[in-house]
Amino acid sequence: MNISDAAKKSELPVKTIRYYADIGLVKETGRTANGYRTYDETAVKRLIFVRRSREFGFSISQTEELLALYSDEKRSSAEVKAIAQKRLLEIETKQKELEILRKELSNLVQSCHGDDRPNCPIMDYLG
Amino acid sequence: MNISDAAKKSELPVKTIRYYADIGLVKETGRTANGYRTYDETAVKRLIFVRRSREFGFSISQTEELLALYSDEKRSSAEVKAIAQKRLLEIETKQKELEILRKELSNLVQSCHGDDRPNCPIMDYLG
DNA sequence: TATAAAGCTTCTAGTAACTGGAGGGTCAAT
DNA sequence: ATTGACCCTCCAGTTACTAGAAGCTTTATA
Repeated sequence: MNISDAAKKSELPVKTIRYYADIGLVKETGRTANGYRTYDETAVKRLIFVRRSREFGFSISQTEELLALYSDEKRSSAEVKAIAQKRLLEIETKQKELEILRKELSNLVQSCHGDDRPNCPIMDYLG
Repeated sequence: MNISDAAKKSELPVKTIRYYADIGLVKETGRTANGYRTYDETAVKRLIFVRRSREFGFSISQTEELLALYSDEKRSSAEVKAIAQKRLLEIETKQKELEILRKELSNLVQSCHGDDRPNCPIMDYLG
């Protein structure tokens, strides 16, 4: 199938699929005589895998590792788990950061009158 | 004072201060005869303001707006509050996204044995 | 006074992961 | 024959810096 069919099946933009081919993440299966990329079902599966991995926020580099394990029959689930745990930690770290910010900003927003006068605790805090 | 003194006082890297000058966010107060940037206390205050704003995750563009209001005596606190509320919403939206991801990934990680065998629910989910 | 270290300048390029657009070839249908 | 929908490559832009090169000036030391 050509790239737009692969795009439909994988639910990825054509541009993104070309980009993944460029960086070597998921290469096209082949090319037609006129230079059009072709993809088979296996390649589409890899594209779907990449989309899901990216949706979880795994970086391209992490996705590359996962993809390698995906097609490695001799993989250990421990390797997969380690990568996932790393990502989980990233998420939790980010959540903590955001929660600190949210609390502080929420307090400031609540204490700001939000009227026509210039006086404002948000500005006091920043300045 | 020169740029490295401004950097110390504002707790920003020299490179970042130059960058802010380049994009017109916080311009240097002047230049010495040999072309060195100079900063006065007012400029340093603006740099500190920018640092705090960025620490809250306000974008450069939002920071620009806040900075304009900072030196606007006729500002209304409503304008400031609106920008802060927008940022607060961004934070909350991100938090919700992360929480969904965290739950899902956490479940997968917990259900993965993490041993020498290849079988792995994380891979099952992605593939 | 010579010199070396530190500090300043500008300019370019790289980071992450795409996305948009230009310019141009190809293919299917009317 | 032509229109519209594909496909291709290459370049630039996005965010907010950061690193490094090449080359001044200033300051401190021997």
